Amino acid sequence: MPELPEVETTCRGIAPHVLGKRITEVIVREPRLRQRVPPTFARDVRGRVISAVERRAKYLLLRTDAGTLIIHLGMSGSLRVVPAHQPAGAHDHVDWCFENGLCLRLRDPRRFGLAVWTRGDPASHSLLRDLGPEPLVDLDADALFQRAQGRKAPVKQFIMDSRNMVGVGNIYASEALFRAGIHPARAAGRISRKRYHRLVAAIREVLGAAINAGGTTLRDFVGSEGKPGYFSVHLQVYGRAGEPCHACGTEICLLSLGQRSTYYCPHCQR
DNA sequence: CTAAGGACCTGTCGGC
DNA sequence: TGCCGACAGGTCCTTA
Repeated sequence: MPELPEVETTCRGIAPHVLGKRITEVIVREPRLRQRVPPTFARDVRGRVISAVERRAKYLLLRTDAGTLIIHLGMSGSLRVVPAHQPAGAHDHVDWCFENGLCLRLRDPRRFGLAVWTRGDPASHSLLRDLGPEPLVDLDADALFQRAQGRKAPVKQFIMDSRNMVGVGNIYASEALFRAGIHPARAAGRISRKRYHRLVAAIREVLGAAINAGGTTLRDFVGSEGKPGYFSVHLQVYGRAGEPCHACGTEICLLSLGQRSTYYCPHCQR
């Protein structure tokens, strides 16, 4: 999926097309997503008017007069606004159709994404309830440092755990740790308060830069307008094993943490 | 409570 | 060319 910058880009990309629109029809071609789309889904959502489009962590929230649509893009999901008559592709699982002949179309080959309807406050929904602070809004370095005390898990896994903070995926975890000069395997509890401040700053910088650039394109992300590519934040370490560090020339190393590929410079990161 | 591992899916790529 | 394993941006669940 989409890491947080891609979700934010999707949020901004679809908002002008769906805000204020009434959903006239919901088509579920494949309900078997990460959470099964229930039979009641179309009936609940049909007829609702979208009043706000927001992002919380990597979830998109489409608020309406009667409830909220919670959408997650998983590893391979994308949302596009297309003419409703455009033939659906192999992995176009859900359409939300509007009166103007356009529809919001969810595509997700791996089906790790989801689409859920909730009547209550989405913040208290089980999917969102236990999420930590937003890196660009709430995240506090002192609080993160406090939370890390006694933790032996690698800091990379600590910052990727959404209960500690949201929005840091596998690419930007490696990138932020490089920029902060912290070795990804270092125990979260063995990092100074000062270095947590540096780490939080690095996370904000790298996510902010990626959002500004419009999302990093790797593999199958497709923008909300359906344009395949856009930009590139210069990745310093991710995917660069064996290549020279841009700062010192040492070969970038690859290791596995929590069964995820992790890239780092053994000279710059301690 | 924390930490570690597997599970969920399909597509793509590199090697033989 | 074709097959086969490894790997891919995320979460959630179970086990210790």
